[in-house]
Amino acid sequence: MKTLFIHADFIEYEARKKTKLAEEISDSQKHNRVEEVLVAFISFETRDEGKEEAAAKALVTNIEEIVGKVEAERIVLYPYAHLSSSLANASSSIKILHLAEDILKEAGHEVYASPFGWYKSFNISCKGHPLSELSREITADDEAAEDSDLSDAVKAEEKMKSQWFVLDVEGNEHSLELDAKKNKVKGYDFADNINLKKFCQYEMAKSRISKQEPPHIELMRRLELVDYEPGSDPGNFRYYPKGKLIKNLLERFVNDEVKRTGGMEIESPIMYDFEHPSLKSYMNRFPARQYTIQTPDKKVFLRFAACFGQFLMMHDATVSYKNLPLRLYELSRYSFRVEQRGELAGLRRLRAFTMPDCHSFCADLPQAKEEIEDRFELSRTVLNDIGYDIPDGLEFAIRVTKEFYDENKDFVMGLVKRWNRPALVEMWNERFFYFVFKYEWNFVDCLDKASALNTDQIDVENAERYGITYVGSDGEKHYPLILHQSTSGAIERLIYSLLEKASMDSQQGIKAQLPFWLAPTQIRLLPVKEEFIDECLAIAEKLPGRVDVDDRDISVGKMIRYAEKEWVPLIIVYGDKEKESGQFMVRVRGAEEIALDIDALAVLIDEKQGKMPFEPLPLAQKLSRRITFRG
RNA sequence: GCCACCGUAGCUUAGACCGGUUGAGCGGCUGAUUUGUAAUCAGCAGGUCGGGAGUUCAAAUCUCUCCGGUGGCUCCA
Repeated sequence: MKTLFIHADFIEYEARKKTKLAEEISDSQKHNRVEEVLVAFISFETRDEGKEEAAAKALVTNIEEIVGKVEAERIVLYPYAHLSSSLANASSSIKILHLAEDILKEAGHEVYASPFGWYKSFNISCKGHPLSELSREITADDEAAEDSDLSDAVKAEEKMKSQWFVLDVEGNEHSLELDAKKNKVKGYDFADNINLKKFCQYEMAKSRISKQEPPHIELMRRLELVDYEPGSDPGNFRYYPKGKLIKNLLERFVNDEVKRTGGMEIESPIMYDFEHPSLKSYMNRFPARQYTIQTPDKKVFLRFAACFGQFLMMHDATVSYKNLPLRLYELSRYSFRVEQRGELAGLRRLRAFTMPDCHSFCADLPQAKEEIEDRFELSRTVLNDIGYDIPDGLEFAIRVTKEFYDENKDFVMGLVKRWNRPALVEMWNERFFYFVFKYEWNFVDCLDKASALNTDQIDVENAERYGITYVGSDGEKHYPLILHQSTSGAIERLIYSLLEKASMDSQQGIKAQLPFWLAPTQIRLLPVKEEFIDECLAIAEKLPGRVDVDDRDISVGKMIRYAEKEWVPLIIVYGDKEKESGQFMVRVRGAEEIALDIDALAVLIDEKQGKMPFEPLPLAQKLSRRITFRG
């Protein structure tokens, strides 16, 4: 069926005249006025015939979800033939209509069904907020036709029940549930934690309403950072010079930090043999959508994480308990996952992404816990230095088996205390995944969608699968616990979240910008006249940072406009006044203009750059020499 | 993968419902102007209307299909 939902202040309708298909109604049903209402205009279609019950249920599911979102008090079901050209017969339609009405009534909603098969006049007052109008196509789920190709693992996962609660800093568990209206999470007072609420809803609620495209997509293209590549496969992007610079800097910073804190960087192949015994067992355990490639001799798959190479390496290594814990690290460029088409979302979810993947091999659980705490602090430093507010800018999630939680509650609480804000906990009765415990820090974007940045997991399964052992003090071989951490999350995802953050700022009237160390141009000099171009170039030589010069024959106003549109953090107009006084009026993005001489300016630049990695300008220093990659 | 929507110049877009020579702004180029804090003026070039097939005397427009994108579902080891 096709539906149109209107969230209205009121709807008023009157049945005027019967059509051939009209249902019998009493006079009192002919006219009605309902206020604070969600009106569902519905066209029942031929494909709903014979599946009336399922269709009614599907309709109810959609209605309840939307009612929950828009907080409507009442519901009107309004049969409306004009949304479809293949209408169901009248008896089917009437049956679905009243079945849905009954189900909604039983669930405690105030529901009205307007008469079927009558010409009706109506008056409606649409509220006009973003979710107040939406259309949906609803299909009756044919439950018998469930996909039988699903592996047992996927089926088991479906059966696995999650228990959700908020664990606060005092150690109280606030059990969460979705209420009847589906999209509302109850059980915790989120008053001071709007983002935690959004995150919980995102994680627990099955569906959501959003019509917009995420803002980072327009930004990544307009700023000439990253773009789609229609000549590749979906989710494989092209990076323009400015985007490549940002990606390089982020990669370098994460690499440096992981290595500085004991991670041994290695490199492993991106493709692997399906027939290798360890890999075969792993692939069966976690049926994934991977790229497959035919080599001249065999069929291989592209890695979806750096685990494979590191585990195969460790299988061959000789390790004593005295060497533990040890950290292997690779920045996998790329990891490949063939996400379904509809799951791809700009830089948030890709088919090829760059993942810092650091595995810690630990002798036992106490050692693993210490490692996790240590790496927790590493991630905090890394993300904080990159430019995130921690903990306020991210949401803490813990996923854990009941057994691990009960036996290690102090440890779990310890992490929540370190974070110093409440965490969302998802607890499973049985272990399904290879890990018994994992945590994530999630970024909540402009459209209330969450995605994980840092994550760390305790893997109790793969040491055995890959035959990774160490020799203990007892002279016997043992399987280590393996921790999987992505210190910062995928590099692409950092770019996504930095752009989304900038976009949120600009919605609140704060000028959008990237952290200074990532700004492709950090300082731009604008010569007032052509004769000052060479002097500007000379000044650029004396300054630290990425300095460029707008040497084009255009007005100063236009130069400023360009620089602002590029989010250049420091803009300086240079002409006679500056030459004489030696003082520059520096336009500082998002702050007051300040007067500085060249030495003070250099100090300011160094301060803003701090200890973060640096690379020179990714484009010609003279703007006249640059090409346009995109509009 | 399923459902819906979208694809016209490098970019933003008008034209599509109702078939009849694709029109503009920005950007680019050329020239004029020599300019002090968010768009100087004029001219020129730029289009397989995402690709292919079909219907038609005639297709950007209608139909089918493929590719690409967005949203929802599903998924996110």
